[in-house]
Amino acid sequence: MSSEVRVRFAPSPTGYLHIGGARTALFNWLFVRHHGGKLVLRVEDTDTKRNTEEAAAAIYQGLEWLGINWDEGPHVGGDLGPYFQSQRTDIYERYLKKLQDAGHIFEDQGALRFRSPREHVIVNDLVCGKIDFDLTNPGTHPDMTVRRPDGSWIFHFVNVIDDIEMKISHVIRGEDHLSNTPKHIELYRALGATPPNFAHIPLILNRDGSKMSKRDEGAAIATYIEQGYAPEAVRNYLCLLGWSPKDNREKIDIEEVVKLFELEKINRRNAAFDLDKCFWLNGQYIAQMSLDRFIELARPFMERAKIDISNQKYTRDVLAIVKEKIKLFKDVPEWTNYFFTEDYEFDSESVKKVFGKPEAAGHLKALRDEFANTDKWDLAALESSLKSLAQKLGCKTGDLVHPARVAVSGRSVGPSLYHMLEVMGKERVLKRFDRTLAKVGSK
RNA sequence: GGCGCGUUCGUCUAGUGGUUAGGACACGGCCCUCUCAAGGCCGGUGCACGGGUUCGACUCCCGUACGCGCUGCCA
Repeated sequence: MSSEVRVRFAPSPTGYLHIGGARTALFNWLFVRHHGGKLVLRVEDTDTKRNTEEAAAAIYQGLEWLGINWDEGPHVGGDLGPYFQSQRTDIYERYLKKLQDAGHIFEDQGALRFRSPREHVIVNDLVCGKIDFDLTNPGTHPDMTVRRPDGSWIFHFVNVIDDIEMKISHVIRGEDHLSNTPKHIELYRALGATPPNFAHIPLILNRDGSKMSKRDEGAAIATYIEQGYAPEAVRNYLCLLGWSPKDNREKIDIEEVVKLFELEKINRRNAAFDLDKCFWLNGQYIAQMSLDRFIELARPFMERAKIDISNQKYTRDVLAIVKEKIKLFKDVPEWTNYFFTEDYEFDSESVKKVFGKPEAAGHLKALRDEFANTDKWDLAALESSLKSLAQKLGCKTGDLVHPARVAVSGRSVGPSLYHMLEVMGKERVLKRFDRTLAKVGSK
């Protein structure tokens, strides 16, 4: 059927995947998955001077990371390719000929231009509503160039032709194209083609309302990958920029979004990107994700930090107790490295703070002796023996906990002490206690 | 300048003529606590402005201001 829903994401590989582009791709994806159609990825590489393969790779990588898969395009092929504009010259020539034969094209200093019919054009936008554009004045709406003197093609022309050729039913793109749309519609008409449905989505701005550009914090998807955000969290956040489930939910499964997503529910106003909220949502995802998923996302960061994770059981136990502390996966090595080596660093501030107290070393020694005599090495046993020792010594549990924490990890911040001790095991803990006592003086 | 779009807490948003204008992030305070977080509770801040329409406007209309976009042989 020709009523099939077909949408496209058409990036230009001139930089990296921008957060705004990713959101546009995501909205196309949500729409097409909701309707069971096809998403086409088309690479608009007509500007050969500015296009790079690395940029294209970054786009694929960013989309894949976000879980935005495409049905036709690079890597997957399709019947209506090629999916690179640089390879579609024959098609553009054919369409140009068609326009020339019908008398729509004239030459101007070597460039080819399309002669506007000079009428009103109504754009019926699925997000913005019905808009009447008056194109009758050549002074304010000049005839658009379709081909440069050097033979390269102009975006407006090839974009429309590809959308016709690729049978695109819905053009979902940034609002920066809204004012271009009547020009595009003129082209569709001159070619005898029915224009697709249009949906122009609001732009993403900085917190201060300025346009987000490449240098702004959080603008590139690559940053989120490097920082170790959970992709599902970033995707969730992006869904909420200009769209909402209308019921106050913030964390919402992507399947649910697909089910509820409608273009008509997209806001018309530009949205400011709030990295704080994205960060918070990411924390929510990490806190609530399964341990298996957590390990999956943490592993590459540990490998990169050269942490020996060959002992799977131990690694799993370690990650289980730091999971609730992690906000960004890039912080995993920092939170776990001392579990995997006896050569961990002692933070001088922490040592000073804790062992600066004259009684601290004695407390640690007492705890060492207490633990040496406990056979049962689990959470409950460790906690009760530590607490009863504190009572016996007439000190606060903190007076034992803090020295123990520094001894065993080299720092004053970390997961619950009892959990750390349990995971590390008796032998390792006693060894670390002894080594620390030797260092700070056991008396 | 012209044309287009927009305007609810600092930010993301709910709200479609009658609400104490709701939620979330961020922020402040308190509680919890072995550290750091998390969590719980409490708190402040908002309908850009001016005219209409109406018994009644955040909600509808007009204007102004402000913001953003387009106005390229960038995409």
